[in-house]
Amino acid sequence: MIDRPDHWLAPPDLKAASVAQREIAEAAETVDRFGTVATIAGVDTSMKWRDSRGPIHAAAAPIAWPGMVVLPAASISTIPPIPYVPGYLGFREAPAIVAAVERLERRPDLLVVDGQGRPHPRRCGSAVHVGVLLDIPSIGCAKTILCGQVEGELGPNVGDRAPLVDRGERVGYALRTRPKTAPVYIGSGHRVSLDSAVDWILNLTEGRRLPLPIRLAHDAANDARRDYESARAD
DNA sequence: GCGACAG
DNA sequence: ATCTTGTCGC
Repeated sequence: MIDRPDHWLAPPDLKAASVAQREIAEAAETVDRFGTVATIAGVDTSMKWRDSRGPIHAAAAPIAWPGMVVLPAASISTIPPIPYVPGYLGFREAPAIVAAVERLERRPDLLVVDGQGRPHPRRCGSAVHVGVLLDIPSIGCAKTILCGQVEGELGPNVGDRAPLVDRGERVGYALRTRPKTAPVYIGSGHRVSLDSAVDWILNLTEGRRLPLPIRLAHDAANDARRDYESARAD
């Protein structure tokens, strides 16, 4: 596997985290670079209400490609290194997500992350962070914006898109994946170009707002939380 | 200083 | 992210 410097996983403070994020962003590639895609995994986390210091439950939910046959998911429950801080989500959830992905029977060829990719203040959204740590191609698919603004008007039809621009740079797209529904925000994570990231998401959506792998990962993460909370009669 | 702020 | 029920629309 690749080098995973300690400060990429658990930096001592937010200042150091910012420096680490610039390193990670620099290590990320924004061109397509993958061979045969046999499995695609969605990743997501779940946690208890208002318990930012409690355990987080991460899940990786793979599907076969092509065909989108659902494969067995993997999950893990751990205490995150830091609480949630806007702009630093990767440090909070990436370690758990990495562990969940490594529990899969097969190493995925593509990851779909519930969160931002390049549309991040330091171009290091959770999708970039996870993709670089695992050195697996990744795409960020977020439900709301962290930074930047949508340029122009977003059309009403599935597949319509409008650039997401931050400080003069096109970092992603607002993408309509379902009619009369709020768009999702797509960004490159690692080793996937922005245009193909959008294509992948549209091919994984099936008339729903979110791509199938993310829906499966969301469910699997919630299952892990339910199991964790019931397996202890506190 | 003020407002904004993925999951 | 999280708590929570019904209700409206395709």
